[in-house]
Amino acid sequence: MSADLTIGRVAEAAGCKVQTVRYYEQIGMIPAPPRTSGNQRIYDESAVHRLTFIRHARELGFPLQAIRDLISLSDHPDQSCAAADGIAKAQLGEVNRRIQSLIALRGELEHMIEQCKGGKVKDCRVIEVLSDHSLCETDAHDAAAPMAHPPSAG
Amino acid sequence: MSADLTIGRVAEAAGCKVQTVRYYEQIGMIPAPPRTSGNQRIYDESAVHRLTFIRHARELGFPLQAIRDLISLSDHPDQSCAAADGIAKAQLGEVNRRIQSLIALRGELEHMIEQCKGGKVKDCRVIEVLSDHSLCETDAHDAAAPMAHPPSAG
DNA sequence: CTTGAACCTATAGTTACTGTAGCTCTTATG
DNA sequence: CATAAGAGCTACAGTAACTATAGGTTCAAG
Repeated sequence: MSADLTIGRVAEAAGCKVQTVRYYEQIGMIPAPPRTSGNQRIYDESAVHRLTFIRHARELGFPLQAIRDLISLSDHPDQSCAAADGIAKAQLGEVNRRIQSLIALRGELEHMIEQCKGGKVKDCRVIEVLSDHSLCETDAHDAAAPMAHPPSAG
Repeated sequence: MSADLTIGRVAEAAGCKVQTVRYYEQIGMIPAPPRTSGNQRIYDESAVHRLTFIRHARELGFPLQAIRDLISLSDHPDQSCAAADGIAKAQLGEVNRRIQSLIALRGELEHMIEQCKGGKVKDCRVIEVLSDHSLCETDAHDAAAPMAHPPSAG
C-alpha cells in the first residue's frame, strides 16, 4: 500500500473533483505533494485519507476554517482536547437546529407528495409551510447565520 | 395593515440583511417595489411574507432557483401540482441524507463533548469519525452533489 | 434647520468551489 | 519508435449567494 497515485486517482478515491484537490493544495488544506520529473503530482494513501476527512466534514456543514482547525488538532494528538471540544460545542447547536428544520420539512415534503397526486398547487402545504413563521424557532432578528457557507451535502 | 415599510423594516421583519433584500430584487427573486419621491423603496407586508418564505427555504437547503420555481408555482395556484411535486421529491432524498449525516455527527459531537474533558486529542472521536468511510452511505464515486450551495442555516 | 441614521448606487470581496483555454506529459497501440 | 488519446499542468474567469465598502442623498428627530 501507499502506492503512488495520480491526482485523478486520489480525487476519485476521496470522492471529489481533481480541481478541488488542487484548490485545497493552493489554500493549504492539504500539503503540496512531490512531483514526477514531468511536474505531475504524486500522492499516497494519506492524501486520500485527508481528502475524505475534509469531504465528510464539509458535507456535515463544517466551514473549511473549522476543518483546518480540526486537522491541525489531529496533527498534534498530544495537545489538550479543549480546542476540539470548543469546535464541537459550537457545531452542536447548529447541527440540532438544522436537524429540527429538516425533519419539519421532511414531514411536509412527504405530506405533499402523498396529497398532490393530480391536485392543485393551492392544496400544497410546502409553500404554506415555508411561509409560516411558526416553524421559526429562532427569532427573526438574529438571522445573520453564524455558520458560513455549508456545502452541498453529498 | 399593509402599512408602508422601509427596506430596513422589511429586512428586520423577514430576518435578513438590507443588502440581501436589494440583492433579491436585483436577481428578480422579489419584485421591484415602488419608490418615494426621494427614490427610496417602499414595501408592504407581502414583501415580508415573501422574504420570510425565501429565508426559510434557503435555511432548509433549497437553492434560489428551486425557490424561484416554488414562488412561481404559488403565484399560479390553479395549475397542476406536478411541478411542485417534482421539486418536493427531488428535495426529499437529499433532506433524508442530510438528516442521517447530521444525526450521526450529533452523536459524535455529544460523545466528544462528554469524553474530552481534560483529555487529549487522540481520544477524540470526531476526527476519527470524519475520516471514517463507514459513515459514508453514498459511494465515493458519485460525490458531485446534486444540490447546489445550501445556505448558512439561521 | 441641522445632524445623524438610514437610504441610495456601484463596485469589490468572500467562500468554496467549478469550468475553460492552451499547453505538456504519459501511456497504450500499431 | 511514433503517435494520438487522455490525463495532467497553470492561470484565470465564472458561479452562487451573499456581504462589505465608498461616496453620496434623503428623512425624521430635536
